[in-house]
Amino acid sequence: MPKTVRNPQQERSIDKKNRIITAGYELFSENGYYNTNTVQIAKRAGVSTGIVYGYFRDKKDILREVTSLYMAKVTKPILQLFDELCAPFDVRGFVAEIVELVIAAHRENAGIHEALHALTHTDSEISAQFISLEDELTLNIAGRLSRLNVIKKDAKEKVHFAMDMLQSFAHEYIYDHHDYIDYDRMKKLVTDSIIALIDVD
Amino acid sequence: MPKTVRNPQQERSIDKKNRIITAGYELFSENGYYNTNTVQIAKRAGVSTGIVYGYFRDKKDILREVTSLYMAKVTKPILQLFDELCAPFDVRGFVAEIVELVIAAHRENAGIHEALHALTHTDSEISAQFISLEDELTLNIAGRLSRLNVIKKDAKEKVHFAMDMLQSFAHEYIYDHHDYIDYDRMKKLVTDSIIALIDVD
Amino acid sequence: MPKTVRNPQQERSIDKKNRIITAGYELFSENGYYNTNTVQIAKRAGVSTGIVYGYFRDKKDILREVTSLYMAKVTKPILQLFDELCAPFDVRGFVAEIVELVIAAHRENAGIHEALHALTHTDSEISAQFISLEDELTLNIAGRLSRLNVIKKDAKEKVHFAMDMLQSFAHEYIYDHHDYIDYDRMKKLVTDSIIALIDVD
Amino acid sequence: MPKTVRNPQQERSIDKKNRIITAGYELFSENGYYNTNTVQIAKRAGVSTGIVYGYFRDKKDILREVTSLYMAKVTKPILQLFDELCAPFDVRGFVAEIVELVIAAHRENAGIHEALHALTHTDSEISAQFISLEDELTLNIAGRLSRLNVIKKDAKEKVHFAMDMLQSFAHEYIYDHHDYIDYDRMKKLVTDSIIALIDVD
DNA sequence: AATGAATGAGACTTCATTCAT
DNA sequence: CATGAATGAAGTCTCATTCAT
Repeated sequence: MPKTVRNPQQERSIDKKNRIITAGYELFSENGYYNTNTVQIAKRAGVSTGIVYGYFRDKKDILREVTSLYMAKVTKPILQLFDELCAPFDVRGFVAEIVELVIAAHRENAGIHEALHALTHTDSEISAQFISLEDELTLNIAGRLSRLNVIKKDAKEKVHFAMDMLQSFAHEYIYDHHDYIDYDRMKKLVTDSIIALIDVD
Repeated sequence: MPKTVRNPQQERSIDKKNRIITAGYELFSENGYYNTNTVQIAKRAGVSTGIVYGYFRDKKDILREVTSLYMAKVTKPILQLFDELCAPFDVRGFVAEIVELVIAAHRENAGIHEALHALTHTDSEISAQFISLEDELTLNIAGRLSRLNVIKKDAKEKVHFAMDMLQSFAHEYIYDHHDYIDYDRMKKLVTDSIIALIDVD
Repeated sequence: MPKTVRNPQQERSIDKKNRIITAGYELFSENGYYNTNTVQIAKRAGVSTGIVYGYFRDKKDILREVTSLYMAKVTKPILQLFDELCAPFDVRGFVAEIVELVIAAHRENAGIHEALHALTHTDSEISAQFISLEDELTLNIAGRLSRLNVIKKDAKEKVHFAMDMLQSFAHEYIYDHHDYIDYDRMKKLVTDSIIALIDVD
Repeated sequence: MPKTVRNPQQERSIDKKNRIITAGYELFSENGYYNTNTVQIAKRAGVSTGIVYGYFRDKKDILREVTSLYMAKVTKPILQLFDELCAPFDVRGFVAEIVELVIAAHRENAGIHEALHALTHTDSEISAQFISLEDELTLNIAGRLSRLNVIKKDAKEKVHFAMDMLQSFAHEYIYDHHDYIDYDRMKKLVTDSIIALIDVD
C-alpha cells in the first residue's frame, strides 16, 4: 500500500495546506528547522497533527514547500522591478532601488533565509532548490541586462557576484549591526561597487 | 552542587579533549549540529560517551569549542599574511593572495562554516562568538591598512564589506558551482572590485 | 515554548492518567521513588513511555499526583468518621475506632507512606504537600473536638500529638514487628494515652 | 579473584575510612542517599574516588557504615543517661531530661535520620539495622526501669511506645514547625504522657 | 477528510565502578 | 596503597509518525 499524500483540489484543503506552509515558514523562521516540531506547526496552522501527514510526506516535505514559498517571496519583487525596466535608464537610481528592495526582502523574510540556508549544507534537496533559484534569477537578470546593453561582458558572472554582494550586505544590515560601522556609508560603498562592476568592460 | 568539568592539564588529557573537539568539528561539518549525536562524537574521538561529559558541560559546550577552533583556523592565516605586510606594497598582488587564502580556508573548513553559521540565528551565544570574530578581524585589518595609508577613508566599512565579498565568493567557489559561471573570470571581478573599493576616496 | 501537558477530559484519557498514577503509586510503594523508572511505570500502566509525558510534565509530576492520591486515601476515611460524630459520644469507643482506622490505612497504603515521607527531606514540594495535609487534618479535627467540647484546652497541640502517636504506632504495628512486643497490649497503651491526653485540662 | 575490601589496620587508613564515613554521613544527611554520588563523597572526604572502593564494597556499603555511625550517635547519650541513673529518682525530671536529649540528638543528626529511615522500606539490610537498634535500646531501657522498679508492667511495650512518641515529637519540633502549634505546650503534653504511661499499672 | 492520543526509537546525560599509572 | 580519568549501562525525556475513532 504505497503511501499517498493528498493533492488537495478543493479550496478548503488548499487553504489548509497553505496554512501549514505558512506556519512552517514562520516557525522555522523564528526558531529554525530543528527547534520546531510538527505539533507546533499544526497548532499554529490551526489543524490537527495527523492531517499534516495528509498533505505532506514528512516534516522535510514541509520544509521543501516552505523553501519554495521563500523563493517566490524573494524572487518576485525583484523580477517585477526588472519587468518595469526599459532603456534608457538611470543605472545609479536603479541599483539604489534594488539595494533597498533586497534589504526589505531580507527584513521581511527575517530568519527564514538563515534557517533554510543552514540546511543547504546537509540537505542536498534544499541545496538544489536554492541553486536553482539563483540560476533562475541570475540568468533572467543577466539576460535582460545584456539585451538592454547595460552589461556588455561577463553578464552572468557580474550579476551573480552583485547578487552575492547584495545578500551579504542586506544580512549585515539587518542582523549583525556592529557599532563601529556606519551603515549608510557602507550602503553607498555597496551601490558604488555594483555600479562599478556593471561598467567594467 | 556545581557541576565541574575537568580542566585537563596533562598532555594525554589535553589530547583527548582535542580529539573530541576535532571529532565534533568533523561531524558538525559533515552532518550539521543537529544531525550529530554525542555517541558519534565519542566514537569518532575514540573515547567513551561518558568521558565527553568529563571535558564538556554538554553538547552545546562542544559546539562552543568547535566554534573557537574554527575561528582560529580562519583568522590565523589571514592575520599572518598581514603581519608579513609592509609598505610599499603591491595592492593587486596582495588582494589576489588574500582571495586565494580565503578560498583555501573555505575549502579546508568545509561544512563547518555553514553548520555554525546556521546556528547563529537561533543561538545567541554562537552568534556572539561569530560577531566578535568579525569585529576582531575587521578592526585589526582596518587599523593596519589605515596605518599603512592604504585606505584613507571609511576603512572599517570598506574592510568589512570586502570581507563579505570574499566570503560570498569563496562560498560560491567551493560549494555552489554553477555550470554557466566562469569562476576565473568571476575571481577577477572580485579582485578588481576589492581593489576599486580600496582606492575609492 | 511552554510545554503543555494534556488535561484529559475524556473518560478514556482520565482512566489512562489514573492508571499511570496508580502504577506510580504501586511502584513507588514497592521500590521507592528512585528505584522506579519511567519505563516501569509505563509498562505497569499498560501505556507507552511517551504518553506518560503527555499527562505529566516529568517524573516528579507523577510523584506529586501520587502524593495527592495518598493524601486523599488517608484523610478521607478519618474525616468521614468525624463527620458521623455527634455529641454525646463515647470517647473510648471512638478512639479505639480511630486506632483501627489508622492501622488499616497504614496497611493498605503500605510502602507509599515511607516512600513519600522519605522524599520529604530532600524535596520541599513534597514536604509542603505533607505539611499541608497535616495542617488540614489537625485543624479540622481540633475544631470539631473543640466545638463538641470534648477537648477544652490546647486542642491543636493535643490533636497533633495524638496523630503522631497513632502514626508511629501504626507504622510499628504494620512493619516493625518485634517478637518481644505484645502489640495488643501496646495498642491498649496507645488508646489509653490518647484518651488521657484528651482529658488533661 | 574474589573481590577484597581492605580492612584497615594502620592508623592512617582507619582515619581515611572514617573520613569517608563522615563525608557520607554529612552528604546523605544534606541531600539524601540518591542525591549523593561517590565523587562527592570522595571529594568531601579528601580522598580519591578509586580508594573509596578500597574500603567499601560499593556505595551501599558506605550507607551501612553510616547507619552504624548514626546508631552509635543516637544510642550512646541516651544509654549514658541511664547509666548515671539510680533509685530513688525523680521521674518527671528524668523524663524531661530525656526529652531534651532526644531533641538535641535529632537536631544534631539532622537529615540523616530521615535519609536512612527512607531507605528502611526498600532496603532490608538497613531496615534490620534500624530494628536491631530499637531492640537494643528498648530492651536495655526496659530492663533497667524494671529492675529499678520504676515500671512494673508491660515495660517493653511502654518503653517502645515512649520512644516512638519522643521520636515523633522531636521530628516535629525540629523540622515541621507549624505556626499554629505552641511547641512548649506540646512538649509538656509529651512529657506528661510519658510519665502517665510509666505510672499506669 | 480530520482528530489528537499514542507509539517507541533515540537523544542527552549521569554515575557506580574499574583500571592504567 | 592511591589516583582520577575512563567506561558504558541505564535513566529521563522528546518528537516524527501512526492509527483508532
